[in-house]
Amino acid sequence: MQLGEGVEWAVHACVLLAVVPPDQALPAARLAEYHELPSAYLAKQLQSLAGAGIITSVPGRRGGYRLARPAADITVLDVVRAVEGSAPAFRCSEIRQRGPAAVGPEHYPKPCGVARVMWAAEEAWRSVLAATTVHDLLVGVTTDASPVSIRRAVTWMQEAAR
Amino acid sequence: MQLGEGVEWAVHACVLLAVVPPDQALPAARLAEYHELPSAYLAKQLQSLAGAGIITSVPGRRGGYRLARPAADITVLDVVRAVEGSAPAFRCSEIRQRGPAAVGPEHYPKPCGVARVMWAAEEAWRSVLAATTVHDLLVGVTTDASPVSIRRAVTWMQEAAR
DNA sequence: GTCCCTATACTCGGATAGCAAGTGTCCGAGTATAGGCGG
DNA sequence: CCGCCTATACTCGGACACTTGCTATCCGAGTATAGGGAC
Repeated sequence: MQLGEGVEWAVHACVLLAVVPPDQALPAARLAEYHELPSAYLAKQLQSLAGAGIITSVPGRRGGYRLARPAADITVLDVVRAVEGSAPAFRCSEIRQRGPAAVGPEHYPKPCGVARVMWAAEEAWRSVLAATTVHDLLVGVTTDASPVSIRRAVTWMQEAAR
Repeated sequence: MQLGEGVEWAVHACVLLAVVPPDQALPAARLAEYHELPSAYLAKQLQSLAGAGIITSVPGRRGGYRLARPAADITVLDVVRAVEGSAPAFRCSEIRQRGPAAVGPEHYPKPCGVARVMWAAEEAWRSVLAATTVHDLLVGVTTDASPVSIRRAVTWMQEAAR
């Protein structure tokens, strides 16, 4: 099991977008530049986020991306599901209904016990991700990061808005 | 994010092995036959289980596989980690340490906040999987399955042991 | 000085290659068994 | 009748192709802006 690399990028991008003034927009190229990421591929993740309604794209010359709603209303789960898809990680193929011991489908009223455990685990996973918002992450970054790094970030952002 | 198909097979195989008498062994071909699975590929998963010490392989003519320890001591997490690997699903590439706002590595004492959330979610996922054992699954199957299906399974197992 | 028009440059969006990991399969090494042989 | 030896057949184990999905990239469509010109 392995999450795509783009998940990390998308979450960080949302955190960075959370500090952009609401009347501005940050182009994808600037976002990629801030994290030293390949801009062409990051654009793919941003498109997924825009399609999910998490960020909105502003076309035109001074365009770019901005958050579609307050950062406190965007959970990490929202971002992960937008990028990675909302399909469950465990796919039950109902192999218990095959083979020499199989009987008619009407004899399996409850889902497979294996699948129930797997899905419960995924539910717990989602629950933790849904408990943290982009705003929470932003607060954590501002308290953890060194003052020098924050100053550089502010300077860079003023440059980018120019 | 997607789990491999083999996880489902491996768990079901362990449940089936849990009902094999301790002085016998079930060949991989029989296991595959019971679930109508490609035997050659199932063998791969069984080898992973054997390598992790969950099941033991008995070579020779009347050989096969059997559980290495009581079913109550084998958690679903054990099986999943054996087949899927124990690497974390989320890989943090520390992109916060790159870009124009980056400072020296000594200024990042705590792990990245994004990674902390992701790892906490995975920990919750593992916790649920570790709370269920193969024995629990076997009990669930025997109570849920229809009597007809159980009778057929017993008959088939007697045939296989012949 | 103000308004409008046009050309521009910059933005996103989807369509397009490359690659790694998962999926599926095969044949060879090793061993307990079954049968035959000798005592 | 009993023990030993050999040949066998069956088992696992690792090495080998193929396919799907992730990774990475590009160029075209669309739009707000900036500048220039007319009034």
